[in-house]
Amino acid sequence: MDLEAFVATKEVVVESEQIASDTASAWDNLLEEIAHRPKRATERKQDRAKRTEQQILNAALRVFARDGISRSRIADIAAEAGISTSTLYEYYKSKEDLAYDVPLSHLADFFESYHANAASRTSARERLLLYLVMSADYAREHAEWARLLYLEIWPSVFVSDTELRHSIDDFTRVILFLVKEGVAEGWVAPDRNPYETVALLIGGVNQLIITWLLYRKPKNLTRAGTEMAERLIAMLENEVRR
Amino acid sequence: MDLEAFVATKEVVVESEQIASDTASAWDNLLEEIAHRPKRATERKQDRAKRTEQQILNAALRVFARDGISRSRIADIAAEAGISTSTLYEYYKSKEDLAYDVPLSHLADFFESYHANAASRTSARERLLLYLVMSADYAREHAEWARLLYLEIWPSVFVSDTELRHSIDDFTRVILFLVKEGVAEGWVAPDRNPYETVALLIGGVNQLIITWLLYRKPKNLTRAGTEMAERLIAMLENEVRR
DNA sequence: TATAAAATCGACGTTTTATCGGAAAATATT
DNA sequence: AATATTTTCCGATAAAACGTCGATTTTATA
Repeated sequence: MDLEAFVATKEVVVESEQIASDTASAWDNLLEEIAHRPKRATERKQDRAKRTEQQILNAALRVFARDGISRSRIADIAAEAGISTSTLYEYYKSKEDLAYDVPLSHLADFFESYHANAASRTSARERLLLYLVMSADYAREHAEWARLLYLEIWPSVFVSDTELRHSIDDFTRVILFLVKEGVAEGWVAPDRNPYETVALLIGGVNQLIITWLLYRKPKNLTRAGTEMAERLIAMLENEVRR
Repeated sequence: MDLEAFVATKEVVVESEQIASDTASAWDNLLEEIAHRPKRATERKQDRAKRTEQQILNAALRVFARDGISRSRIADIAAEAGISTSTLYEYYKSKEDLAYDVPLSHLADFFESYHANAASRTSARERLLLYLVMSADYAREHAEWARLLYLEIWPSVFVSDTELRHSIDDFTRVILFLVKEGVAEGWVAPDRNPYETVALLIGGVNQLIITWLLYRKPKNLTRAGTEMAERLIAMLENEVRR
């Protein structure tokens, strides 16, 4: 091997390391950004008020999950939170406003939890698998929240430009990112529209979660989520090898 | 070939014809039942009243699609229909009641239209493909209706036991039926949970429709729906050949 | 502990939902 | 055709839920 060839080889290696590093940092940046997004604009000054805010959110989650958003009354939520109706209005200007804020903290919690667990996974394939599995499992663990998000808010939230909408957009962006990396890694067909692939993945898992929320079937959502996630990814891999 | 063998062969043939015929009639029965399900319990006696009912439904569809169900007011719908608020209550006992009735007629129309188109398809594979493609295409053709159904009602309707819920259950049952037939036909993996397969199919297509309703992307929903449906079925077929 | 800011609440006005009794229109009966 | 009966429609109004405001209490801070 002459010098020129050696240098060229070395350059290629360096370049590929550079790319890998870029990708890695892009991934970290994405998760960083997403985990930090959900933050209420108005910060309460007193401890008491912070407690009140939390009580409102907890109460709202319970009442919304029990009665459904449209049937829930502000007065009930306030009573459940142990405050007066007018105090609640000090925190949220309408029921809609409140409904859009309730799922946020759990969503942030999910992202954080995923971020921690994903650290040990290096390939996009592993990361995507974990993401889908954790989505289902998180819904099982927080059924009230999931009921609210998946059955009442998810599709319709997009109509208006809320903080929650951005968070759900983030949820999609993560998958899109991993699908594109999957193409780079060679296990996702490059000639498929990545948005279509994302729709397929999210749709499949969400439909599974929705079915569970409604009928508590399949009995074991964690197992079913894993099965579905593995199946979806295997299907994508099958598309490549031909 | 001796007589006994001949008889045996003949019996087998007869038996298999019998099965095929049973399956065919099961399919027809299913579609028949489904197409005829959506019917209001209370039938109006006067023509004028039937017109009024139609005007209410049309007005409700427009207003709901424009403002969203929760923001829509009964008074607006009544005005749009050219009747008084109290007359509207003569027809529907609440806004919720109305919201659940609005999508029904289109859904029945879809089933009917599918029934007509599916007649020429003999295999479950072709029938399923048509079903998924037509779902997407029907949403494109009736965007207001689709917006109401997919973004506002579909997930949450299951909470209560309504006529609409049964219709949406029917929508699922058709797919489940075809998936099971697909196993019999040999192009769907028999070791997969058919409910999981159904979730995957519905989820993928619905997610595509939802994305289109929200962002009008992909631009051409008919084409994207066809692509998605073909891809999903190809994926199922890929699972078998290994 | 005095003070200003923040948070809470009860009273009350507004909007939306829902009911009711009778008028008007359509249909049935003679 | 005239009248009785049923069906449909609507104005008035009650009931319920939403949302506001000023007075009062609590908290943070100096």
